[in-house]
Amino acid sequence: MDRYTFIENFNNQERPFKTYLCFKVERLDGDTAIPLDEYKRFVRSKGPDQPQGPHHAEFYFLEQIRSRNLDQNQHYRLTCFISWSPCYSCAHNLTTFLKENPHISLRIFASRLYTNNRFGWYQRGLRELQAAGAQITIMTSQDFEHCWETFVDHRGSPFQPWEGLEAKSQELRENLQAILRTQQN
DNA sequence: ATTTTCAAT
Repeated sequence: MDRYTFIENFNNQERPFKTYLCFKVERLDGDTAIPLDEYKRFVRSKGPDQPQGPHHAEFYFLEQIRSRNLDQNQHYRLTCFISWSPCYSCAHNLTTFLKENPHISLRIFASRLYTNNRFGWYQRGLRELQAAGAQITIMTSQDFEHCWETFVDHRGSPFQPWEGLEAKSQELRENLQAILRTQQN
């Protein structure tokens, strides 16, 4: 991913009409996580005017992972850095995927909380995803930096935090915590 | 909430 795309899409104070999802895969061997760098990649959402669209970014992520046919006799950890947190439908699809693949665990680091629905079901989707074993958190400056170092063609330039990154991250973190600790009914 | 949130003008 080029530097401009990262900054435009992961800035937690912007609200772009698209979503980028960077993911990496590790094989877990006891307490050791072995990176499988050949699986490292990023996907983005596509509109109806684009081939294979329209789908949210998570659709292409699951498509990529499924095509890998990860060995069911091994244990893997998927790590996602996503610019918008999953909508209800995507959260549900990820939940189903985790239930069908007990040898795979998932961590999601979201830059922003996606709350654009009328009924507030996005909250339920995130809770169900967490209940299925996924770890869901808001990206901190360390996470942005890690994503920059890992997925961005930074050409040697260090990650430059934008104004207000920490405050926004903190605010979103509190929002997410309130969502995830709410009792499901 | 009255919001330009994985668009559509």
